[in-house]
Amino acid sequence: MVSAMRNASPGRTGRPRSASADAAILAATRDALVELGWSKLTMSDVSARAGVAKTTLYRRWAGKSELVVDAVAELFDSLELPDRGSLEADIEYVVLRFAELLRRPEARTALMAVVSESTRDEALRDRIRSAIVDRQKRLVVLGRERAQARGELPYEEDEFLAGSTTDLIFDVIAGTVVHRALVSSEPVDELWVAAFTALLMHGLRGATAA
Amino acid sequence: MVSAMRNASPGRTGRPRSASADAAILAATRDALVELGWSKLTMSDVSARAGVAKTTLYRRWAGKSELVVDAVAELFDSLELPDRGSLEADIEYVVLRFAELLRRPEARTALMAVVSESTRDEALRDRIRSAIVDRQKRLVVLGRERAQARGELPYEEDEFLAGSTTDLIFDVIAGTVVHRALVSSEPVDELWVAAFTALLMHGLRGATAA
Amino acid sequence: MVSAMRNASPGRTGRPRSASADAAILAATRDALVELGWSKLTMSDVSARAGVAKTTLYRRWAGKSELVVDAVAELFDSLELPDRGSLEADIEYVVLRFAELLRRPEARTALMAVVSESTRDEALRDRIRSAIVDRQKRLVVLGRERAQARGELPYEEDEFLAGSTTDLIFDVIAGTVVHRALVSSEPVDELWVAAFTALLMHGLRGATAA
Amino acid sequence: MVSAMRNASPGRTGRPRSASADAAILAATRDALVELGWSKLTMSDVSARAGVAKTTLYRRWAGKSELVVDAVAELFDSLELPDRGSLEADIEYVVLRFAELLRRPEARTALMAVVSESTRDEALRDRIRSAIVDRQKRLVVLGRERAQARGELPYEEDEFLAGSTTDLIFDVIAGTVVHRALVSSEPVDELWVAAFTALLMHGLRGATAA
DNA sequence: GCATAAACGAGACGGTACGTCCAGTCTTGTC
DNA sequence: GACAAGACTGGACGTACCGTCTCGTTTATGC
Repeated sequence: MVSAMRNASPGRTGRPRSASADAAILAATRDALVELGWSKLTMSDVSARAGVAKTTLYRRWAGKSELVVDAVAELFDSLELPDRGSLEADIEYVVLRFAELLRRPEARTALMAVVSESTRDEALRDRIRSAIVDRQKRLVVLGRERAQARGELPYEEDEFLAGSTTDLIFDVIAGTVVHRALVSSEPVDELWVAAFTALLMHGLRGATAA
Repeated sequence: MVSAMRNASPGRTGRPRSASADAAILAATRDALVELGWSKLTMSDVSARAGVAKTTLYRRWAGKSELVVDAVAELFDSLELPDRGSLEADIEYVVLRFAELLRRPEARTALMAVVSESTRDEALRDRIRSAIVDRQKRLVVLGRERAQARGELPYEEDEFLAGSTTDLIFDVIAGTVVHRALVSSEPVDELWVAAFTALLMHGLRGATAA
Repeated sequence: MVSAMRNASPGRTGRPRSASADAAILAATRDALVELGWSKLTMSDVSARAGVAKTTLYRRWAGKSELVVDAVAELFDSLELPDRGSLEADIEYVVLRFAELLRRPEARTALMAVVSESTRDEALRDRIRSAIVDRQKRLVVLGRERAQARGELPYEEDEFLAGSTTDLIFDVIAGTVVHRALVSSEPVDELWVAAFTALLMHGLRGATAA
Repeated sequence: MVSAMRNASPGRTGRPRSASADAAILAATRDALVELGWSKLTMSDVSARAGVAKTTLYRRWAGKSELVVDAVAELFDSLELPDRGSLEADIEYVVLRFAELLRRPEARTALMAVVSESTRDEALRDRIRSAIVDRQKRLVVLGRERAQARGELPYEEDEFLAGSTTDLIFDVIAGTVVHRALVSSEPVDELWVAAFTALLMHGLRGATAA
């Protein structure tokens, strides 16, 4: 649970927070995002859908942005990286799954909106990083380890360099796919994925060889 | 001027639209974006800053999103690609200039916000594509032509393939830099740019060799 | 019109305030008072009944209290004092009419409520005085002049003394009737009015004789 | 104690109600009335001031109005009527004491507010009558008995008539003073009290003579 | 040069959502 | 079973913008 620590022992007295409310609110938020999009989503509407009072929302989240980050973070957690046999296949698989996720209206509209809001809000930026960015880097790390085990990529001794490379690859993959899908508004189909993966594979092999 | 045709001869009689108002409004919009960010920018505020009535805004733009697209599109037009002697140097240069642009608060906040809005608005998506995306692809085309002239890259006979590659490179560069800067919230410094450019160069050489 | 000066020439530009809205709002306020009473009357409800936006209410009145004072002030203006032939008959008549007015739920609930609010609000106190108290003193002044013309009461030379007496009689009549009707919650019937008038007549004759 | 019977033997098991809580709550209510006035007084605030949970308040009073009636009733009980030697002096004394009481903010704001609320609430009307009105009539009865003993007023054989007269005098005195102080917002000073008492004395003498 | 007609500023309009506050109830664990 | 604590539903608050509208005023052109 993304926001687990928010519920942890706020003291000991008083009525405890409803455990079921959190899940209902996040689900309602995703539903509302699908139907209304970010800009027409309202806290009132979410509270009504979740069968919860508006005060309950504000008691748990500071505002629309924070709520939506948590709501969509769960979506991104659904991404998996099964072993497809080769690094190339692994990359193609995860890019397609990610593109699929970005076709979901709640993900499309929410992701860019919260990033936009975060440009003026340090706390929100941290929340995005911890709830979304850092959590999904696991896919890059996992893919890399598998490729190293297969002998497709060399082991990197320098820990800092390894981290930098992980970050770079993550930004290249996630950024390129998001830009293709949301900014350029072009389809992320198998043809394009193959071309992108080829470019990336050459880049990786060339860079690690050097 | 992005919206030039909107002013063209609407008939013959009546008071013509103020030519100076457009520029004043777009400048006021950028100022307001810097100070307030996207979500707190209001049409009333822009009209007040521009010394113009609210009706005048709505007579020329359908809403906040359309106005902001035009306002920031001008920013992106300022990107240039002087010849730095090699493809590698050209890429490093443009990436650094682009990152610089993304450090400007009006660009940061506006770009992601209008992309988010565009997920539910076909017309806005088209406007972004024509006012921003397509206009900046010129940089990729120019860089490629120079590299081909230098012999760094082969000529591509197939026109469709050439277009696809241009699009791909554009998404990789723009997407990766935006993701690094705005989503991951990490600095786009010379070290990172060198690593990214190296990856991209290897990718390009490998892909075009195949 | 109680609030006439509020509408007077606020400048010259801009859309003028709707003239009909004022009347509709005051009527809606009285309706809501009848149905809901003071404490359950809400600005939202009034705006809905009047077919007017909430902002329009707040543009014209500072709050519930101010609105209600204006709304009920019109009720009190309906009190008249026809010549019943003698001071005694005039007093009995106006007391019965006043009691009748206080049986109307909008008057009962509103009068005491705004007086209560006014205990912490100098501006509201002034508004009550100018919109209700001072306007109804006319009845006392008129009754007194008629009684003097009939020879039932002597002319008072001293202007200050005349004013003081007017105020005193007004407070005695209005206060006693209000207290009987709203605090003691006893009926103001003909029997009681006769007894009260007798007391007051003796008081007046005795006091003016001295 | 106004609400004494509410605490009597609620059964036999369980923790008994705190005896000190009642007094603390009523005192806290009066404090809050002084600081905040009726409309801004909240049950939460009272409970916090009294160091008591909100549930404890609701266990003992049905709502704000009931609580406030009990809280201010105690104030009115403080009125006394020492023998000043003559009916006139007794009246002047009690009127001045009453006016003094009405200068206290908790009395001013609460009295009118609960009366206003009572216009739509039969039970509250009864509570006001029994807790405030009927208890203070004792002053009129006592003053009358003393005046009769002194020979200033005749004995009234008819018991019903005596009651009516008590009620009338009570409404005249209380109503006039309240109206002067709270509605007309004019000072109840010695000059005014003398004029009012003179009027009342003439009224009483004339009426009882007839 | 005078009428026509559109664009202009000002600001009121009906709506809608905001985030806060309070009412009154309910659910804990403690006394 | 009363108590302190505090989360709960529900709903009004007063504010802020939205995008539209209605004014009176200004500024081009075309007769």
